[in-house]
Amino acid sequence: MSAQTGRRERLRRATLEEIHAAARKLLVEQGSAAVTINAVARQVGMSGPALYHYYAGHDELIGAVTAGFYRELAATMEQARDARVDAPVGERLLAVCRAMRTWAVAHPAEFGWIFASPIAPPNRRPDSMRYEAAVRFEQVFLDLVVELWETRPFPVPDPGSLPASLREQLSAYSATIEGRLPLEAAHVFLSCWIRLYGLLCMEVLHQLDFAFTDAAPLYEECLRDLATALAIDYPT
Amino acid sequence: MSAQTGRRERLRRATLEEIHAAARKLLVEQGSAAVTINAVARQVGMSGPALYHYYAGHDELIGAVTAGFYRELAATMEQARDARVDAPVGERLLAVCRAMRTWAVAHPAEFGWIFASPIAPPNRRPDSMRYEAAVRFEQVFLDLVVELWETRPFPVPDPGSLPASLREQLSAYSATIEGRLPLEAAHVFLSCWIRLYGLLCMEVLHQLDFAFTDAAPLYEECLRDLATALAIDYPT
DNA sequence: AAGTTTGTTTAGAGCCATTAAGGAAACATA
DNA sequence: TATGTTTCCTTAATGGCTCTAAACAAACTT
Repeated sequence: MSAQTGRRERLRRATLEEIHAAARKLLVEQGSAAVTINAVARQVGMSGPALYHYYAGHDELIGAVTAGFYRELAATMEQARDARVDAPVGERLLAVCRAMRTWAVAHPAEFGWIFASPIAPPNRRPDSMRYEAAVRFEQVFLDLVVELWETRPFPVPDPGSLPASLREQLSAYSATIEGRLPLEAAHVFLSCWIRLYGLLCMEVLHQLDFAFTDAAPLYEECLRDLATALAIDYPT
Repeated sequence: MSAQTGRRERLRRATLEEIHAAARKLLVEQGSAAVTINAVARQVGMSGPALYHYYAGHDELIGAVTAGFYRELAATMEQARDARVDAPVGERLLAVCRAMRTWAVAHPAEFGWIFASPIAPPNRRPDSMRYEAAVRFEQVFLDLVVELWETRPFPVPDPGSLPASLREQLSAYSATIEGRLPLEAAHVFLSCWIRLYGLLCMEVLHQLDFAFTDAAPLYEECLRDLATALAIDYPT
């Protein structure tokens, strides 16, 4: 447990980082399919099966790397938020949204894995590192919207006007976030999130190429709508 | 060229259909990764390399199958449209939107390939069958919106209020659809399309699972917004 | 000093994609 | 009808991939 174990630990960590870096390099330079256990091992200077001492298999490796991307994105967003600790919530929220797109556009391959991992659906188990990382990522947004809700509540629909099925789901979600937002506010939050994140995914996954070469103004427009929905200032 | 060649042609077509069916079966039952040339060939009763007489390689096979999915989806939507030839445009438009979701939800694996093919980005070449099929798919929407625009124009933003970059892109798009929609109308059309299609993609690709178990009410709500934006009746 | 854990290697089974070489049937034509 | 061509298919073979097994050495523990 002392210096000696610490050394091993340190070495292991270093190797893990090397592995992640190699996998990322392969992903960025040669695409998803190039990220094979063998290729990564070769890149690191190990021979094939050695990698199984770090990850149980191909899927786990990819899951871990993807989780790393999530963490990097979340960190970038947190940084954008913390760079303006004293600014009004609305301003921080917009900064975080912009930081998200900036990262995604700068790292399309990585963002592609975040949105649609090349591995099978059983990947969605709520126990995986990946799931955890995704939660942290969404958390950044949620926290800001909660803060906004508590300090400067935004307009919400009458819960009675929502279909029963939607109300039930929102109520369940409100519970999973420990009631930090009541269901009406959760609805507004989720609607905004879906529009923004959905737009970004479409852009990065080339679903807008048929009409747009640069989706930046679309994103800004979406942010303006979001600002309106959340009753925050959108500097003109 | 007569009956004899016709026979060969017929056989070839039948084999192609068998191949597509086998690939689809593998996709649906065992996921993307199970759709390999060998597995498909085995399923059809041929041995491996025989398939190269039908497709130049794995990518081309997957591209062709994906194009088939696009065609099926487009046909479903066209059918929904034509089932109500005499109904007002708005009603037909809503029917088409609902038919799109119904198909996507019933065939999530297939829709997954439509949105994010498991093959490399060079897949996006505008010459591929896939691209062509995608165009036809979007066309169904576009046609209806054009009809709506010509018979009962919806409100549009002042072009002067749009950022220059956006205006240029919209103008280019307006040109690619042969000016059937002026750029302001194209903007409204594309915004609606992005919201609706984006929401559907997020649902089918499990990006909403963290909060929703059934996205149907969200979709309906989106349709209501869309109806508002396009100034069509949304039956209450 | 002996035993255990950890990191690694090679060997190998069983997939997969793809190419090459060859055979047999269907078709076209002389 | 006989001959040549096209089409469809097979087997063989190469090389890559995942993953398991067996073996070995170094590092750590006691």
